[in-house]
Amino acid sequence: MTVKLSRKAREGLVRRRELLAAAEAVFSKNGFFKTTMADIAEEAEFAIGTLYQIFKSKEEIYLSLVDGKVTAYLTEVEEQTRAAVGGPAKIEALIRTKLNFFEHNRNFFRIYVAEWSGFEWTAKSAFGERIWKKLLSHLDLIAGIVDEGVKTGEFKRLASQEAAFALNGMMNATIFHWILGNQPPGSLVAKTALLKDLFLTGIHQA
Amino acid sequence: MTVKLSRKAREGLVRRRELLAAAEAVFSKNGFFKTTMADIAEEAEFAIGTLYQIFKSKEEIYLSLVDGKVTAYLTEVEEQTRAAVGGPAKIEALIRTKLNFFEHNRNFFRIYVAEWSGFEWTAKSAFGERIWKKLLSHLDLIAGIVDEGVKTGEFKRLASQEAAFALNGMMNATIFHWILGNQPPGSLVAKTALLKDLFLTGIHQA
DNA sequence: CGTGAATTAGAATGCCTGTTCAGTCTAAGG
DNA sequence: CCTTAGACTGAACAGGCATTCTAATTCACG
Repeated sequence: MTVKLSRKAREGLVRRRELLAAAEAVFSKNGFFKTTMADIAEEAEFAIGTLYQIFKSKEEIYLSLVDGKVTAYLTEVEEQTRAAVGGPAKIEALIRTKLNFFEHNRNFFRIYVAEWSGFEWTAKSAFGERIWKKLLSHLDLIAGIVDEGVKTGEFKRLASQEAAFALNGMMNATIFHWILGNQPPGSLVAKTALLKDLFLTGIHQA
Repeated sequence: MTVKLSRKAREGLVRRRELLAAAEAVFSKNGFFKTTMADIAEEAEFAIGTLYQIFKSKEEIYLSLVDGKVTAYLTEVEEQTRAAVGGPAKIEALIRTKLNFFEHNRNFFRIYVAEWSGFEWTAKSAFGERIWKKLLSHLDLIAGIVDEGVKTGEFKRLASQEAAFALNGMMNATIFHWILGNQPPGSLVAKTALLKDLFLTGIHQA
């Protein structure tokens, strides 16, 4: 049985979602520091005062946004890689899912990268710390896939952590490139095969 | 014949260098926005007013710092890759030079990444634009190496731009990982072989 | 309709920080 | 031992912005 929410509660959730969508648009364009509460309010078509009814600070809006998106992303990746069977297939699922996610969340990518670079929140609040841990756990997942492949003999014997970082870097760079070039929708996921091939067999002529 | 600088001019250059070193320390710790002129002044042991004698704004300090470092880095990479002969050797030279540079410039890496992510200077000044162009030209250099290898048959026929981005991403991620883990000096360049191997032949068991 | 509780709006507040500037110090030249 | 040009200093200034506050508005309910 789903919990029945009061109309009030439902409206509250809608407002929250709308606010976060607006915040994403503004933060991804200007970054955390150059975005003002007035910008967010205008984009969301709320008054400034209303923002403070929904979140208690600018920081909380930002972190809430990042946490929600990152969690959605990680969940998707986790599901897809778990479903795939065998090292190469898991790698492919990982790449495809990541490319697909950011193809549909272009704006968010900038925020994601900023979060990775750790520049926005050097002094991490407890909340920021939680997001950081999630991002790191994602790398463990990748390393786990590589590790398993090494054990089954599908992959070379190599440092799985290093490989995981490298793959993650490759993917990020590719997404970045795609966004910079303002490529058409659909064309990012299409790079899955290229990346998979590169990661599995390198560029050297056999 | 080298130009003879007056004592004044020489002292001026020293002050400038000292200021930039202090700025690097502070900016790399807290990022552009959370760093105040007071922070820089304290670190440099100058009064705030003195900073404005050497540079005309906070932005100019930052950009000057980044431009100097990026230029030094690019010059080094350019020289080393030019000296190496053959695709694989050029790739190795590129990787080794990059790892070596950031091994000796840990602090700067954060600034470099932030600059790449484009988050700090979304609305680019003419000066910021110049740095951005330099970073992009670096990618062309990498792509050029790959391209050449493709032509000589050393490398597979593949999109050289994509490969260049992927390699760059791999390297960045590796450096990032190394810095995060607070690894001992010397151990970053040591990863050259691993990265070269990964990029050339992938992780798949032959 | 009338009432008051909840919600909204955006003006006002106060802090923070980049930049300036008026005074102080230093030292080279006479 | 002056003089004075230039370097240095940090307190004061001004603008910007997160947050708060209260008057105006809406809305549920009788």
